[in-house]
Amino acid sequence: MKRRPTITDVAARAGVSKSTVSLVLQGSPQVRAETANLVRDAMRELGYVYNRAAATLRGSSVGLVGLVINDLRNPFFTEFAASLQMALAAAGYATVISNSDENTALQAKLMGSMIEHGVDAVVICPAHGEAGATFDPLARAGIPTLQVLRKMDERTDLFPFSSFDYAHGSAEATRHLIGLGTRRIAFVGGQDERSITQERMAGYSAALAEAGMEPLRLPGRTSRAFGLEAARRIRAEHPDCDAALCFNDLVALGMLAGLAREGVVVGSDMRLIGFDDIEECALSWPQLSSVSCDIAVFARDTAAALLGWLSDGQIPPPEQRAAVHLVPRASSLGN
Amino acid sequence: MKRRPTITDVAARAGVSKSTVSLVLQGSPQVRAETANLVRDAMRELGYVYNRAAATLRGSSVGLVGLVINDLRNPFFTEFAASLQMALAAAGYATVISNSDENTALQAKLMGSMIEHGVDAVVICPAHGEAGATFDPLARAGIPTLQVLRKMDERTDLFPFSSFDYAHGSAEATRHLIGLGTRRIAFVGGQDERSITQERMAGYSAALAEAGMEPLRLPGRTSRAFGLEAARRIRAEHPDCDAALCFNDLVALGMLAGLAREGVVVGSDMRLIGFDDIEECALSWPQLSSVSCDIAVFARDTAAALLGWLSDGQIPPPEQRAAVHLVPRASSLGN
DNA sequence: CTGAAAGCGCTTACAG
DNA sequence: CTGAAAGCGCTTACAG
Repeated sequence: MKRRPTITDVAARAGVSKSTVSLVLQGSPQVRAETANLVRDAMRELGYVYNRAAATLRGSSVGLVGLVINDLRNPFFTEFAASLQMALAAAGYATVISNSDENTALQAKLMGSMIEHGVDAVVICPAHGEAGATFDPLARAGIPTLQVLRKMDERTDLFPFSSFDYAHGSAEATRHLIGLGTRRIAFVGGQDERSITQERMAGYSAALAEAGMEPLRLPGRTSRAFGLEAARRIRAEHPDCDAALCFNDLVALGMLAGLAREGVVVGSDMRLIGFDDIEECALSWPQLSSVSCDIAVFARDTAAALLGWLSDGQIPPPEQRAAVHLVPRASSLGN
Repeated sequence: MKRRPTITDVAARAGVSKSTVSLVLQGSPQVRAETANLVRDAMRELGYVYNRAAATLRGSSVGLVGLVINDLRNPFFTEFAASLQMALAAAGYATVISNSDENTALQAKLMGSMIEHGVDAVVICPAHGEAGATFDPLARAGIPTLQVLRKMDERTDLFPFSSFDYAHGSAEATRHLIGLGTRRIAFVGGQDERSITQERMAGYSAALAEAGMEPLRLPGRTSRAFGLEAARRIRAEHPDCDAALCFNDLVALGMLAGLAREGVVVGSDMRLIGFDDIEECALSWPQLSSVSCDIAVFARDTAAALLGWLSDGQIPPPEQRAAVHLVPRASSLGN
């Protein structure tokens, strides 16, 4: 394989100095259009490829944003990753992605690698648990970092946090179920010690208290498999339960399958609401009511906030909450 | 923010030359253990971070692998991306990901950005359509590149291709349905002009021909939404149809919902089989039979092949097919 | 509007 | 086992 051509080769071919080539590369207006075209022709003829490593070394940015996700297999996060990546690509940034798989040690290692690569910024939905080994190096390196969907480091001045207004959403969903005449509403899925569960339960608890009703809690993983199992347990152990608000859509969709297996008619015998409103909610049978968190819009807003920080030094506010709203469908309304 | 410490700073602090520091960084055995420890202490004290851009410029590799996926929102590809990323991370490579969204122009642009970043290798599941603008620059730059799951560039000596043995899988699935006594088996979803559809249909057509049966074809997108719609159409237009093999699980899961809506009992009135065997197949109701393509194993094999190419120059064979097998469940077997 | 020169932080022969 | 020196391909003041 031949050596890749450099700006020196391009300069020689175009009959200018390499500074001029560099200026053309930057799109500087101080090069005559005619000259610039000469340079661009030379680049094309030589198959020139910009060498970012060299540019980076000299002081410019790498053009890389690191994205660390705790569970890349969850469609909610996948949608976030895909939308964020596309918004950043439109602004000229490539996205380095990694899945911490809810493992803080792995997460710290992955973050170390990203810092070595010189990422310009980081977006992280952190794994639960010890956060220092991941965040301290970011603070030391002064890398703009956004915490999304989960706050694991309290230094929100350094690592601004944004998420959805979950408490509002669960209150709205719970009031909706109460308004339909349900008597015993369960909250299914999620680990009680996690802040996101607490937020999603807060509105539920408040709405029940308003109505003088007792909560019914089935904690568990946030997966389809748990929902399937929860459907069985709830029928066996709580026959009076006539509605469920689920931690997320995966749990609710698992319950939907589990209740079908039990011969329970969802929407009348049991009313069901999920959380996140992933695409599948409108495509299940019956269609699943859900608290809509528009993750694609959230991802674009996150990209915009990050780009503002990178280009204009606009540090985002320490904590932001995006609005959510209930999308009622057949699983709670009935047919 | 203070300037990041460099090997010169580390060298000064440790009282050695910067060559020595560099050798320690490489883990060279020619530095005395004692000296190496001195250097490592200095690094820790200064909070030294390795600068890859500088190392790259001098000739070593960037430690970056590019991954380009045509549809990152499909759980099958998500699983592939997550597994591949984790296998590469274990070998010290970071993964730059991007979603071409089935758009060849975008794909070419993204690939250009990856080449600029100096990726050491590329794994691509290419978008359908014109491939030259994406692959030619890779050939020119001599970047090891693997085509997976779809072959869009015929130069498999340059861009080795690996996928699953789809034809075998669809033949097995079709024979299974015939063995259960079904009379009219549809193949639902997928665009006829795409090679992957042709492969998945090949075994179906062959098995039907063996049995002297007529094919029934409903082409369409490869999404839940199409499956939902196909269920309605198939009942309205082909009341004699008593089985369906679907292009993938998403279509089959959409059909599952659609058939439930139509009041059709899946597993007896209509037997259904998906393709890919994503996790959800075992969690739906009824459970979905599917042709299992173990994408996590495939991803790890892909990572191994790529790492072999990068480290030992082992070019993978031009075309490889991983075995698949039918996982029969209630949607075809009945209860 | 364009050119000559220094320097970014490493790695790598080459001496010693 | 360790040090001095050159050079990777760019960008950026600084002259002209």
